[in-house]
Amino acid sequence: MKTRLKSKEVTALLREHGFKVTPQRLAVYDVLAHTTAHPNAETIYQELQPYYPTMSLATVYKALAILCEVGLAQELNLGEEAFRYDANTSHHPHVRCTCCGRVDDIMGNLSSEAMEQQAAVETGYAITDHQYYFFGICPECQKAGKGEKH
Amino acid sequence: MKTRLKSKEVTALLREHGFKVTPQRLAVYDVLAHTTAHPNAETIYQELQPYYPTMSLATVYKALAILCEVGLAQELNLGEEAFRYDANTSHHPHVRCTCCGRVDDIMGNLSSEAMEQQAAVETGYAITDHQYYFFGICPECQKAGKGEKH
DNA sequence: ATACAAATAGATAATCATTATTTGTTACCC
DNA sequence: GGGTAACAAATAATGATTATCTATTTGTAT
Repeated sequence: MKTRLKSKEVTALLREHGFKVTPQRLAVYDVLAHTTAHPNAETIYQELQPYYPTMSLATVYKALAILCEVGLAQELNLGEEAFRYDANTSHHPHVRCTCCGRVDDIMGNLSSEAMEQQAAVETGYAITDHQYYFFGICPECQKAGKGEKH
Repeated sequence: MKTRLKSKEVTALLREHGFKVTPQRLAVYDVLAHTTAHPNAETIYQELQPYYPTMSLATVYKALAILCEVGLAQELNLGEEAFRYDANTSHHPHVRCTCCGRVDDIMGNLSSEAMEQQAAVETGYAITDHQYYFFGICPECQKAGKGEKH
């Protein structure tokens, strides 16, 4: 797992890539590193508002872009209106509840290497990356007997 | 394969779902059914311009939404700025060339049932759907020795 | 064939996530 | 500590998609 790096390590990584270290960037990373809720930019912005009331949404976006560039975060696209972000940069699948919209990780091994290999053989592509997304009803929504919403 | 239904079958499906059959909707389906390029709304619009010069982009969007609703097309989200559409409504993975941006199908069996099952066990979700996307360099771009672009 | 009611197409404006721009401020190498 | 390049904040711009509004077209019953 690559989550929750110490501030020192984050600082070092940013400097390595020629970016300056700012409180805003550390704060955005901190939010990401302490949640598994895969928030989007707006949510991160809301969460930081009480502590950084002058920070603008654009700054959150720029911080996220930089965190992704230096390998401290990844951008998730689950077919929603907005991107989500994840401080766990390993290539794991995600599950999205079609009822409440929450997104969870799948950290177990789904033999993705074999799938990449088969995809390569079938298409002739040199596969460099993949995204596997699952959709379904989360345990809480099943318990609540709720139907499909999102 | 569910591609290239005859116009009669498309007509029937639309009526079954309470939609009226219009030349515009048939034309949009026709474009989708005769390509494997997974075009987006704008591309479909451009393609139809010569034949339907008065059709607006909004009409293309509405036609695509209806085609998806009646099961004649599916919406693809490959992390690009716009959605792509596919008249092959089976749940197959796609490969996107990170060099030229083209998107191809993977129709072979990647044992997705097993993966869905494992995801269900690990997360407790009732899995209802999934999207697997691969990214890589397509054969043509490999041949051309082109680097990563998109 | 004709007419009528409901749905649609086209034109255009609105929306909303994200990105660019501008300008004053801050981090950090010296 | 000072100078400079990078930055944050505010704001405008962008671009895909959706909503609105009205004239037209479709499906159907005469």
